[in-house]
Amino acid sequence: MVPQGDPQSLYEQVKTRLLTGEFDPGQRVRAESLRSEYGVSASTIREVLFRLSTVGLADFQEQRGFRIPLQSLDRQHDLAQFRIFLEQQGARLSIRLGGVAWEAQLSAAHHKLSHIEGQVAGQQPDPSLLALWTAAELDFHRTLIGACESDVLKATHGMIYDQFRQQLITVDRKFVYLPQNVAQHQAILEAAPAKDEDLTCARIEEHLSRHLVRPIPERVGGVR
Amino acid sequence: MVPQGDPQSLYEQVKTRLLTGEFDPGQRVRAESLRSEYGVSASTIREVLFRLSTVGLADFQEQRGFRIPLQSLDRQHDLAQFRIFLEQQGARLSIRLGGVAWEAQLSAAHHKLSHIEGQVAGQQPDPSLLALWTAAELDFHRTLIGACESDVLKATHGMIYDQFRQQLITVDRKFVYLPQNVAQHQAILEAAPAKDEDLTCARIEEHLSRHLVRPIPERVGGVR
DNA sequence: TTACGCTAAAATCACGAAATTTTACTGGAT
DNA sequence: ATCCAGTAAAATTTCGTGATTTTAGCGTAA
Repeated sequence: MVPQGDPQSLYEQVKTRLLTGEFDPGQRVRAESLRSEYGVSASTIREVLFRLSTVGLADFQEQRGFRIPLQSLDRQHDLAQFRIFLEQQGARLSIRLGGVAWEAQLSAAHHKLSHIEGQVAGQQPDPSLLALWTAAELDFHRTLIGACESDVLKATHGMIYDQFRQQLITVDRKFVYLPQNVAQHQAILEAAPAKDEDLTCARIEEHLSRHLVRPIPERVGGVR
Repeated sequence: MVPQGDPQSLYEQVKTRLLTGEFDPGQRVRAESLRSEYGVSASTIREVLFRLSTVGLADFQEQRGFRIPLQSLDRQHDLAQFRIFLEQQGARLSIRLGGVAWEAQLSAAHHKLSHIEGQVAGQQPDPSLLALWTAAELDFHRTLIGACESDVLKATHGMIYDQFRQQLITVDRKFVYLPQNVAQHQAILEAAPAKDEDLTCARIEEHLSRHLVRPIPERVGGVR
């Protein structure tokens, strides 16, 4: 069925399906179904699911197959908080290390994003347009930390971002688009090239904090 | 040969070998060799190596198998810097959230560690003692971030710690023990329960900064 | 009606082997 | 002596199958 010449593609295809909310949280992802659907062997599909489970997009249990990770507020909170940390640190380093080229890239990424956000504006999201928006949003956040010169940080951010997205999708069936995002992205775009680290970090937290269940704990004994 | 009832064990066994410096950096890890050595099938060993590659302990290339990640100062620097960031953030949160129980655990972990460090002291490290020290050191650093209440942060730290360790081992054939570590661990133990976040973070950076190739970039425009 | 146990269907898991690709080796030519 | 091509060996990757385990369905008894 699917040309087997590109196993990377099979991985990406299944990954996309796990991220699209096709399966409910906790629901079994049957290797056998996918196997016959894609016309590949058991080993192949099993391998793909295994790889996806090690990056946190599927849960694996011995002899009981694969499942979509359970939806939980704790996990959503945890992922959101960690993503805030990563993007704040990545943005700080990018501000320190990034030059004009980075500022230009960020501006360009935001331009594309805001263009799409303009189209999405009022109406209920057309699925293909929503996919475009999703990609543009990811690109903007990736560019934000893009000049940090840490491959490890970027790779970790990629993993967390995917898990975070999966959590949200399983919660409300689609990667939520909210109008206030427009202003928040704009605010970040203004703070970063101005090289105001603290303001940028504050706006990153502001942008993502609606996914937090409780506020991030304050310093003990107040700010000194 | 190996009882197949425990694939987790096979994973751990291979992982240990990748972390022990048995293979040189960049060297191929032949699935076929391991397959015949452990007497398991190709799929099984392939699965294990895939899992190890997604946690960064092996590199995978299509049709070209698995290799030990290349040793490079850039990668070492990157891992060290990210590990500093993770432990600082984890320690900050632990200081804010941890109670007496956490302080007691940290004290206990340090006690065990310093006991072993006392034995290692002068002599060239006996391999089994070095293994004990390695485990105790990991336990201390894990406890340091143990009260942060973020499973994601802890899991990420575990991954980075392993990759970091692998980098060091492949450099000089063993996980280096240095006498100055004793004083640095002591210093961290004193700062953390005193709930001095900044001092704790400074001492974490001090402890790990010898693995940095260059200093972590300062804020642009100086501290405000 | 509900709960329990038995049976049948289905799925997972590991193996062995075929097919494809890469790697190593040898021989010859410049 | 070096470089290149052609061939042989080895390793990777996929597939199909059988054994084991889980899951679902059904009938019976309380």
